[in-house]
Amino acid sequence: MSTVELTPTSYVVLGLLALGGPATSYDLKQLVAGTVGHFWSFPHTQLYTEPRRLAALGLVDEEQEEGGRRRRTYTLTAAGRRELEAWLAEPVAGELEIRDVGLLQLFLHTGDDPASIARLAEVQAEAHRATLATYEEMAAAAEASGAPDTPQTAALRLGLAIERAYVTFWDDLG
Amino acid sequence: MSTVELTPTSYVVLGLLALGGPATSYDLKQLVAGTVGHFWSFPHTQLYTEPRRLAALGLVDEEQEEGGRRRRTYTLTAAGRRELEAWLAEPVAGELEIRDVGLLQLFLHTGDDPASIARLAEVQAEAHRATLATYEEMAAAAEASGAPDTPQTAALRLGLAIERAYVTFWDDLG
DNA sequence: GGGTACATGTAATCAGTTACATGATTTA
DNA sequence: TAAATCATGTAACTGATTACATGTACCC
Repeated sequence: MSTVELTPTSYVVLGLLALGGPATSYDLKQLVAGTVGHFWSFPHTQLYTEPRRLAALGLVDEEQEEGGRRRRTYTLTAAGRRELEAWLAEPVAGELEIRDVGLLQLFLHTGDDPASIARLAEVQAEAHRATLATYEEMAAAAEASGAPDTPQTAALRLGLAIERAYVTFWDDLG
Repeated sequence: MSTVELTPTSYVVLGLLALGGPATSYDLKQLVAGTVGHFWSFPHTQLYTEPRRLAALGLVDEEQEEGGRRRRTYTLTAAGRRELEAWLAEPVAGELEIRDVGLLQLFLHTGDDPASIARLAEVQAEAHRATLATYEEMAAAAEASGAPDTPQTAALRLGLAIERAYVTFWDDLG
């Protein structure tokens, strides 16, 4: 039974520690940038404050080095792992939110400014093409490595599908 | 030149007032629920506080009725319309954020719990099928009405494409 | 050895959320 | 006319963001 109240951010931290082992805040920042950050990002400062909150809750261990940068390394505790696994075991119903300013801009247009919409479509198509290219590289690298399929590569496939839909959409609109 | 600092929420309010004319907070809540709320939602309280902030900035007019519920009706001012149009005219580069807890749960799984992933896939596929059905109804209704294509119906097409990608993805995974 | 980029954090602020509360309308 | 639901809001809280600041390592 889990009583503590955790946010998605908390689970990202717990999950990354579970997947990648002990890490400093900076390590987490790097990890996030290359993985979840592609679809669920947050500023680096949260990766400094959130682990400390989790440490206070006993879900991670915090160990600070003595000399040099005195950086803190975080390790998942047994309690933290339990908390994470309990959350993962129970599918959350939460609705999908697409925080896409470009889509919002499209939506809030009246129909009487086609030029503005065309400009928007062009910018967006380009941006999504770039993202798509990144994902395709990531997928190619994963495939080339010969590693087996993982939840993370599965998630990447969804990213690819979505970005392809986006590129098609904005291209058609432009 | 626009110096005031507005959030996406601000533009949703300004935009809905531009699209639908004067409205009370409750009207806005209804509007949001049927439109932008599908991909960019927020609690109703923000639709009470945000218009008042915008009124203080002179971007909307606030008029309170005397008797009964003393509800406030908001109207876009000329300044508000300028601010909105300036924002719409300049495509924002902002990255896409997909706040999807289901995807996050998938991503944070280790590879060694296929049953948990299958359960997640089932729940998610069902949820997205429901959303897809809603969108399809909306699209059918729009088509049946014979109204011309608008930015809003275009946005709906993107929603459809994304939801289809989602259903396919979770079905394949399950 | 001076500059630049990397790395690591603190502090203040605020938008957004949650919790609460009450008045008005409808319906059984 | 009581109950349920719709409508309208306020207040408190806090997670997340912004702004700031400084130390460390590398490289020219």
